[in-house]
Amino acid sequence: MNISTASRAAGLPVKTVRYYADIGLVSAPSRTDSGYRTYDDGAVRKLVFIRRAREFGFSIGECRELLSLYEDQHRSSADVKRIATKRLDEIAEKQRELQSLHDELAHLIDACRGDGRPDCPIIDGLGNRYGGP
Amino acid sequence: MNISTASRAAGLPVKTVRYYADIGLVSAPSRTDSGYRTYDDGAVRKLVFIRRAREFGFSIGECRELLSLYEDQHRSSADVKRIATKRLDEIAEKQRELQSLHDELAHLIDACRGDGRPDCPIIDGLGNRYGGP
DNA sequence: GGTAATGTTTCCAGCTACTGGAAAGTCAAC
DNA sequence: GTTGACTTTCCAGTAGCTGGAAACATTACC
Repeated sequence: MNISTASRAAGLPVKTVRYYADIGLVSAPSRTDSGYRTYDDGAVRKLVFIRRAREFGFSIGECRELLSLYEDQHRSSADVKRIATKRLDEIAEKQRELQSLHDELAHLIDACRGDGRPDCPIIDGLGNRYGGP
Repeated sequence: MNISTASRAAGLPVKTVRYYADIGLVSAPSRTDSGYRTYDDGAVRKLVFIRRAREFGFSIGECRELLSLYEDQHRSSADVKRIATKRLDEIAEKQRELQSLHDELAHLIDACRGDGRPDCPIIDGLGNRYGGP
């Protein structure tokens, strides 16, 4: 199948599919006589795998790792679990950050009348802390 | 004061302080005879303001908007509130995304024994959905 | 007064993960 | 046979910095 068919099947933009081969994340596809890239189901499966991993926020580097485990019939699930758990910790950390961000900003917004007057607790709240959080 | 003193006071790297002037986010500082940048308290206050806004996840473009409101003695608090509320909505949306990500990945990890065997629900769970989330 | 360490300057390159666009070739339909 | 969709390569740009090189300035120390 051609690149647009494969990209539709994988749920990725055409540009991205090409890009993943350019950076060696997936192997370069075979070509027709006229130079068109051709894909088979296996290639599409790998692209789906990458898309899903990316959606989970795994970096390209982590996708590389996961992909080599995906392709390795003798992998240990412990290796996969280690990478996934690390990612889960990052997600949890990000959640905590977002929560405190949310609370602080909501507090600021709450204190702001939001009328035509120049008096604004949001602006004040953004400008009043030196030297880091 | 010199750039490193200002950067310490603002809680930003020296490179970043220069960068913010390069892109016109803050005005170019005055120079000594030998070409060193010099900063006063007002400049530092603006840098702090930007750092804080960036920590809240406001984009450089939004920082530009907020900064012009910060500098405008006749701003209306409604303008500020609008930008901040938009950002709060984005944060809330991101929180929802992270939550479902967290749940799904935690579920996958939970199902994985994490031993030496090749059987791995995480890998399987990453590879099994075609055509988008 | 000399010299070594630190600070500052400019400029250019690179990072992540794509995305957009131009110019040229290819394929399928009518 | 020509239109239109698809594909190719290549180059450049996005956000928001960050790193490094080479040259000049300032400060510290003996």
